Amino acid sequence: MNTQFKKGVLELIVLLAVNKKDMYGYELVMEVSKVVDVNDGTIYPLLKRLTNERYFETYLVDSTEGPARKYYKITVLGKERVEELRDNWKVFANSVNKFIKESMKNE
Amino acid sequence: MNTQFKKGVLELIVLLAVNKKDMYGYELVMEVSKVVDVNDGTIYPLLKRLTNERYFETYLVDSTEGPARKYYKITVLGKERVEELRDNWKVFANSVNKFIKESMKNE
DNA sequence: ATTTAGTACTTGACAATACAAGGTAGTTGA
DNA sequence: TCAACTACCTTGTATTGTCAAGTACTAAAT
Repeated sequence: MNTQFKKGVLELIVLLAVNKKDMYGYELVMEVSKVVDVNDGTIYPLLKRLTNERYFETYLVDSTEGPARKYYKITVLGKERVEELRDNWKVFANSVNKFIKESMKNE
Repeated sequence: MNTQFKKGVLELIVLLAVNKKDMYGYELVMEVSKVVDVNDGTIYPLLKRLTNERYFETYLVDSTEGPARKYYKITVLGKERVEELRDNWKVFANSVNKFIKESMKNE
């Protein structure tokens, strides 16, 4: 899988997932992996950054299957960010697709 | 415009443009700018890399409007790379779009 | 003749993101 | 008790793109 395409999109995917429901880190790694190949060492720093930027709040919940789970909950600011990024993505993906179509006309 | 989305896609766009017809650097900057905001200092190093990787060959043509133009021409290897990247992009964009749709179901 | 505008390209310092590899620590079941 | 799984986190590195600055060439305006 192309590493470079992922840049920036991971943030959107993580925001979308947490926007839907509160999730803990490990769970997110599993969820996001369904969409794009991703390393857990990529997700955790990203979660930290998004929390620092006030898009997420966190709380701990004890688990019977290992260490306590740190849950991430989206904030109002986070919801705004989701909207923004989602719109950006749509515009971006559309213009790339358009360019691909154009470039295939005389092929 | 989101900087990060660009990563990796710029390569595809440049390859697509040159695949369609031979182009010189400055011309490419103008062409690519139609799709994504991009600095000329981003394009030239990219062209150099793609040439080093044997996706492009170059030749010079005198110009009446300034210094000689360095034209980029796609190679067989480059054509393969276009196909590959284009397919990768489609798969990637589709799975992201799918995830966006899924995540909006219960919103 | 000199300046200005536009074309064409290069270089180097910098920022952001992702990966690989490693570490810590709790719980369960053989 | 110890392997396997869950859960979390950090560090070093590579890649890619950004930005600022600079070089250099030509044509047209002054």
